[in-house]
Amino acid sequence: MTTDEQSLSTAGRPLTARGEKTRARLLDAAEHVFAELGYHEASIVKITEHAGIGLGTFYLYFETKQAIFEDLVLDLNQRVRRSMSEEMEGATTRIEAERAGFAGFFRFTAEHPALYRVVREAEFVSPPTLKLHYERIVEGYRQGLARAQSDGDIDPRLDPHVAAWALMGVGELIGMRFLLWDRDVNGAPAALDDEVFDSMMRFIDNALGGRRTQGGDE
Amino acid sequence: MTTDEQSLSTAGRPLTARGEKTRARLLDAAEHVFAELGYHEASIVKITEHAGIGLGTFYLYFETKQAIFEDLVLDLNQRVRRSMSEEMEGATTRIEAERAGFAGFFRFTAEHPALYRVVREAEFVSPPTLKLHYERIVEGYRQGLARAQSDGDIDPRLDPHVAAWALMGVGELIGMRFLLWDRDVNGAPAALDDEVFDSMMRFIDNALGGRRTQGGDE
DNA sequence: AGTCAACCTGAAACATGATTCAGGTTGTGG
DNA sequence: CCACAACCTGAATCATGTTTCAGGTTGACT
Repeated sequence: MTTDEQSLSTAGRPLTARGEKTRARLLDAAEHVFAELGYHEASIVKITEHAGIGLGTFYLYFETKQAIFEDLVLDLNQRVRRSMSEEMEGATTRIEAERAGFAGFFRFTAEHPALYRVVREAEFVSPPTLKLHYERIVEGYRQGLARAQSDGDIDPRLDPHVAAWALMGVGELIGMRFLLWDRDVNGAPAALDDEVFDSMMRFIDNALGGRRTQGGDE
Repeated sequence: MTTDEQSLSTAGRPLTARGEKTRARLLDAAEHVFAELGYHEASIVKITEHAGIGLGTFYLYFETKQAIFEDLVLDLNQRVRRSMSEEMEGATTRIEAERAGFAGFFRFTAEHPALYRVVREAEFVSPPTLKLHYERIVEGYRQGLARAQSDGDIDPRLDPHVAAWALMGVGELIGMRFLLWDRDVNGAPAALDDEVFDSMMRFIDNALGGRRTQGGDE
């Protein structure tokens, strides 16, 4: 359930139950520390302290600070995607699916606001890992859009690949502005305001070009 | 022409012609060094070396490493916006303006790919500066969209503020994926592929909901 | 009730780099 | 051609933090 796509670093060592647990502790601590302080302010000492583990132990499980960061990003990637696909399960039309997918994305972001930050920081800490993250999300999207297109569910003139990236962009900045920034003021978990969500969905609904109006091309 | 909005750091000191020149040299060097290495890999020594100036001199012009970074982001912000509004000048309809604005944005990004990176890194180095950057861009957008709305040029049901952020997101991720990543392979200046651009504009055109089809509300 | 992997530990080695400071240089106005 | 701002300099000071290492601890198995 976890050993699937990972395969990026994770020093290979036997790992008995005890070891497994320690490793998990470290990853969990890293999540909190990186999220709160950012990559460069975070230190191995802080991570091991948070995990309640000796400093030296860290290097039994991860080669470097960067290695644990990369593992963390991949872990988060799986979790967001799960959150999205869970929400999308029942959807029948593409627009329904889209609405559900975004709801899942925002739910995850609202629940783990700081984690969003970790992912974005990957752009500077480990670009290849960030690419992986984005590409895995986009790929699902692209397929969904292509299928919707052959079902006549959305505008056939759109390029699914381009549209998928455009949708990611919308989600990313709307999430950043209306979930994370607004949240900073108080401390509430705060879901995305309904009006904002609806307005965004109208934008997207338009963009994908619903069923009707497939008339001429100018 | 430059002293307008700046006002964020820039230690206040007399500054004769000679000093002015040195300061400009430092900012220019910072641009190159930050762009190439990122904030944390960049060092004051590297910046002063690139500028051909003594290490200590740096601190006569900037309080800290962070201060020069912030000045740089604000400077870039002005330049992108100029690039966008230059391009938008002749446009009559909102869609035309949109197309031109994006063209300007991508032109700037293509010409200064590394600078894009500096701006995005501001999210981690100086969040308030990043907010300023985004908000200055969005504000122009929002006004344009609101005006277009009262002219009946775009879907009246959209919230201009939300739509503006959505558009920013589209530009940001499309630029990142199709300009910066594709570019990395070879080294060409490479403008955004026409097909990609057109496809993105179709998406946006749809999203803003052109003149026709203003029918019912469900 | 001993043995041996596997696991854990934190002080110290090493590296890096921002910032300061005591003292030099430049060039302009008189 | 003197004097004094304004300007410049880079070695030394501090601070921080990753990574290593020599030596303990634990617990499953016999």
